[in-house]
Amino acid sequence: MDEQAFLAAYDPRDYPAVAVTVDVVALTIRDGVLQVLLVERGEAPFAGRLALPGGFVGDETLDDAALRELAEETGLQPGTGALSRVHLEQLKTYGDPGRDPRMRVVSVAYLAFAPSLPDPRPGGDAAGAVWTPAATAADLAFDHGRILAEGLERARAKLEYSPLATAFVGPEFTIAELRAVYAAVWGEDLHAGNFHRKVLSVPGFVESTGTTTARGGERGGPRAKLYRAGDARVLHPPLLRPTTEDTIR
Amino acid sequence: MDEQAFLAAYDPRDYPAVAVTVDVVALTIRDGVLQVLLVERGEAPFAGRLALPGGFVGDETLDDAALRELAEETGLQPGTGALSRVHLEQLKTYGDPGRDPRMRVVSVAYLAFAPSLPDPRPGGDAAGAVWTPAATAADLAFDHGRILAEGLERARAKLEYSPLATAFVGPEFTIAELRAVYAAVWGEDLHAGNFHRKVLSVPGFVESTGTTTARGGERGGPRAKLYRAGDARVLHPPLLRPTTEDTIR
DNA sequence: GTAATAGTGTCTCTCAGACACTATTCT
DNA sequence: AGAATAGTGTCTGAGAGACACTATTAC
Repeated sequence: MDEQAFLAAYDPRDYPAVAVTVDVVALTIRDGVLQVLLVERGEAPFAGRLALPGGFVGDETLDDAALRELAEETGLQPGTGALSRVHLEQLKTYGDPGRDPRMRVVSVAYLAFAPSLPDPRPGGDAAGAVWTPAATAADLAFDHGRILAEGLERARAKLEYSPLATAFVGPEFTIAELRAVYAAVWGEDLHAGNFHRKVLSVPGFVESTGTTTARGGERGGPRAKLYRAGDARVLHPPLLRPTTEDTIR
Repeated sequence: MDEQAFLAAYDPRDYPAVAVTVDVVALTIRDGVLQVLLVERGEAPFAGRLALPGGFVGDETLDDAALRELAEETGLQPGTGALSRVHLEQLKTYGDPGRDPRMRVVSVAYLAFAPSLPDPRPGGDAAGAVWTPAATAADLAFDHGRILAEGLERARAKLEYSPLATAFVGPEFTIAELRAVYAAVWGEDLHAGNFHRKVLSVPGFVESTGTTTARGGERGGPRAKLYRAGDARVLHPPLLRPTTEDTIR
């Protein structure tokens, strides 16, 4: 049987119905706090509960589907403006039978790192979407609580060996802003002086713009130099988290 | 509409047909070489070409489906004997439209680390399966070449910060055997003395059995002490690869 | 002036890597 | 005996973290 004959005889209906969705763990930092985008479900199941934004995959790549969902729920134009700087990567796929009571749903979860985005417009499609502090998000629909937890852990780990912290800030940023990203994601303050020296010592992490902020900090201090993201894809050597000895085993 | 009414009105047929499969990048070390399990496809599309073992997901978790496929293709009993020591983890999900010419297929790829397994029996179900050096595997069906490449890179990275090298060796092993794993996966020889000291200095990586091998090496040398895997889930500090400065950017 | 912050200097401790060396075992 | 390997000792350089210090700016 050649390939054409095979295709003609092939009936997709022979296979059990499975739905494929994408869910997005979209993270940003607002007011110095790590926040995640959640939507309030209007329909059963889990009507009224908070959930990760997501939906069915259409005739598109999985990456495109995730980006589309993110655009829909934030009410922003995909690929332009604030959304063009979003870092999007696949997290993990969740497909336990029974995770959705309606039918077998296999969900490809994505992790998104975004600079501070505007609040979803109350009037738009994204009416039900809200940014919520990640630490206090609880009682999510489906298995989204677990997905969020694994997304957060991935985010924390990624900051160590990748330059993705820059995805949380604007195109130009100060070292202090970058440090605030690490502090928010890791939930720990970092020593300002050592952090400063370390960031500048990693090749390709940041590059100087030659300019400084227009004014100093709100409560004093000199003007800070501005940097933009460098061309490194991995940090070498990495910025390791303060050791959490007990989480090793 | 409450949840029960919703379920009753719900028709899976309303959604476009998508098939979900698992594909497994099963790695082992045989004769000091990193090898991957491949199957020869008997049917179109890509008849006669080599592919990763895999198949449709049934009424089971994704992890169970991957383990089942691995068991089927190796001809071994799942969960017993050699297969019980296999490390299995999700790699990434591939779902580009057109990656399978028959229909939309979303494939959840898994990565498996196995100690040296017996050759698949020529007479069994796994007739078409062969262990092939990973470096020379080429011209795979579908997008399996890309999946294999990403699996290999994940495996190389995992050895740095996880104790999974022990999944490639037997329950008791010498430091030299462990070093051979690293050398095979990274494709680089490692300094015996430094490797030895480093492995023993990482808490929880290996623990001594108090015994030694029955005899020395094939070409001389003292008897080596035997170790088993420790209880660490991450290596801290990690065993870093010899720096590959050019792959950073 | 006072407080806060940006950025740099310095010291110590740890660890990776290079190299050397001894002890043990096989052929 | 000769060769190969297991395991340890030692030195050096790089880097992380603690601490101190200066310079600059807001209020």
